[in-house]
Amino acid sequence: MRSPSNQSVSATYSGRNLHGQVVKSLGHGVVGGAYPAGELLPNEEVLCRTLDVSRTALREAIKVLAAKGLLESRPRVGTWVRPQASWNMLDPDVLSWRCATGPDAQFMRHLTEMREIIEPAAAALAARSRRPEQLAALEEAFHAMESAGNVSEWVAADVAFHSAILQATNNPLLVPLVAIISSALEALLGISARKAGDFNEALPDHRKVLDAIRAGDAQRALHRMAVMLSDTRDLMQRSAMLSVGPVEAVPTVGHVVGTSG
Amino acid sequence: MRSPSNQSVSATYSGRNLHGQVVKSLGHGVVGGAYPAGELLPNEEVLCRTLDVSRTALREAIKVLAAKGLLESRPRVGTWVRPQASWNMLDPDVLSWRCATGPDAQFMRHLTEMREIIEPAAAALAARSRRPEQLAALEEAFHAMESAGNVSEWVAADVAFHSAILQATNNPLLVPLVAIISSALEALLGISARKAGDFNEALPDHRKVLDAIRAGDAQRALHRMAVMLSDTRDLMQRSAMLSVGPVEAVPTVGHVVGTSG
DNA sequence: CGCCGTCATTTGTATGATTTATTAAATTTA
DNA sequence: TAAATTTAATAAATCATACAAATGACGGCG
Repeated sequence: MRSPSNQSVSATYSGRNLHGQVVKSLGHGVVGGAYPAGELLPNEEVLCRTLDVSRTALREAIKVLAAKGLLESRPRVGTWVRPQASWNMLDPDVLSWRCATGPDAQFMRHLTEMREIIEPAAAALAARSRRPEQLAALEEAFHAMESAGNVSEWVAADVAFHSAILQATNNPLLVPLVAIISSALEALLGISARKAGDFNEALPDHRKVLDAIRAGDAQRALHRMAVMLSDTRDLMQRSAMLSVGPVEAVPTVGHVVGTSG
Repeated sequence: MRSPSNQSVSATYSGRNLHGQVVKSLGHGVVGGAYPAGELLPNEEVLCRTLDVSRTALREAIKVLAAKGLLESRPRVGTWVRPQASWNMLDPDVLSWRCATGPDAQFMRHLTEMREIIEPAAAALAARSRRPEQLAALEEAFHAMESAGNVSEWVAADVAFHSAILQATNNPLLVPLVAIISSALEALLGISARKAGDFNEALPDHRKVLDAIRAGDAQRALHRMAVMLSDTRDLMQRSAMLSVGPVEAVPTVGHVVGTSG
C-alpha cells in the first residue's frame, strides 16, 4: 500500500473546501471580535442563510472552531463564543487569525516575549541534541537566507531556520511553537516593509547561532539567540517607529541551574 | 440578551456527544499508533459501519481531528494520518491522548524540559505583571494545596497554582501551556502513587515562589521556580525508580540579558 | 512512448426527517 | 403562596439519502 504523496506543508486552513472557507470566515469573525465572547451566534438556520451554505458545511466548520476552543454548542441553547482564556492561542490558525486582526503593539510584545522565552532555550537544547541531518537542515536554511532574492523568500528561509532549531531539540512539544515565530516574523514584515539591506544586517546574528549549534556549545547558542532576539526587538522599534511600549527584556538564564546530578 | 451560564471548565472532549466519542476513539487510535503515520484510514463507509455511527457524526469527528493536525482528507484519495511533526502537540486533547498511551520515560522528559523552559520565565513575568486579583487567585490556589485532603484534590490545586502563575503573566500565549503542566502532574501522579507526606514536602517550594511573586521580585521568582522544578525532577527519579535517563538540566538564565534600553 | 480523455472511487455538499437535550413556562401539589 | 413536577418549545444532534466535485488510474490513440 502506498502512502499519500502530496501532503500539504502548512496546517492552516486554506479554504480549499467550502467548510474550510466557513471556518476561516467564522474564525476571523470570532477572533476579531465581531462575535463578542459569551455571546450567542445566530442559530444554524440563520447562519446557513447568511453564509449561503448548507447545514452540513456550517456544522463541520463549527465543530472545527469548537475543537480549537473558540466555540461551544448545546442543544436548546445554541452556539456561543467561549471566553478568550479558553482559546487555543497556540493553534496555528487561531494565531494567524489573531494576527490578521490588527497586529497591535501589545500582541507583538506578547509574541516577542514568547520568543525570548522559547528560542534561547531551544537553541541550547539543539546544540546538545541535534542529529547530523538536523544540523544539515539548519545549514540549508541559513544558506537559503543568504541567497534570498526578495522579502518573502527571506521570511520563508528565516522561518525555516528557526523551525529547524526547534526540530533539532528533538522535543516534539517544542516543534508546534514554530507557529509563534512564524506569526511574529510575518507580522514584523507587515509593520516594517523591509528592504534588502535590512535583512542582510541580520545574517551575522544567525550565523553565530548556527556556529554555536554546530559546535555543540549550548551556553553560547543560548546567548547568541538571546542577542539575536534583542537585535530584532531593536529593529522593530527603530524601523517601524511603532510604539511597543516600555520594553523590558524577559529574564533569561545565564548559567546552568541544574541540581539533578 | 443573556450569555450562557454553564460553560464547561475543561476544553477537552468529554465524549458527551456521539461525535465527541468518535473523536476520542479515533484520536486515541491515531496518537496511540493504531493507525500509523502516513497510512490511509478505512474509507468513510467502512468506518461508519465499524464505529456504528452515521456519516455525519464520523465526518464531524474527522474534521475535528484534522483541525488538530492529526488527519488530512482528499477526495478520491481518502483520509490519512499526518506525520507526527504536524500534530498539534500542545492541544489539550492531543496531549491527553498522548499521555494516555504509555507515559514513557522519554515523553516525561519532554514534558519536564518544557516546564523548565516555560515556568521559571513565567514566574518572573508574573512577579512583574500580576494584578491584585491574579495574586489573590494564586494565594487561593496555594491555600487549597495546604488544605488538600486527598491526592486528587492536591493535584487539582497544584494545577490551579501553576495555571494562576501563567495567567498572572498577562500574556495570553502562555495560558494554554497549562495543558503541559497539567499533563505532567497527572502523569507524575500516575507513575508515583503519592502519599500525604509526599506532597507536604513540596509545599515550601511553592510558598517561596508565591512569596517572590507577591514581592514582585522577578529574579527570585524565576530562581525559586527553577528550584521547585528541580526538586520535582528529583522526586520523579527517587519515588518511582523510573529510569528517566541521563538527566541534564535545561540551561536557564541567571541574569537579565536585556539590551533594549 | 507519451499524451489525453474517460471512468471509478472517495470525499464534499445539500436536504429532509427524526431524536435528544435543555430551558422555561405551566401546572400541580404541599 | 412556595415548591416541586410536568409539559412544551426550541435548538442542536443524529440519521439517511441523494447528488456533486475532485482526482488518481486506466486505456485508447497519436
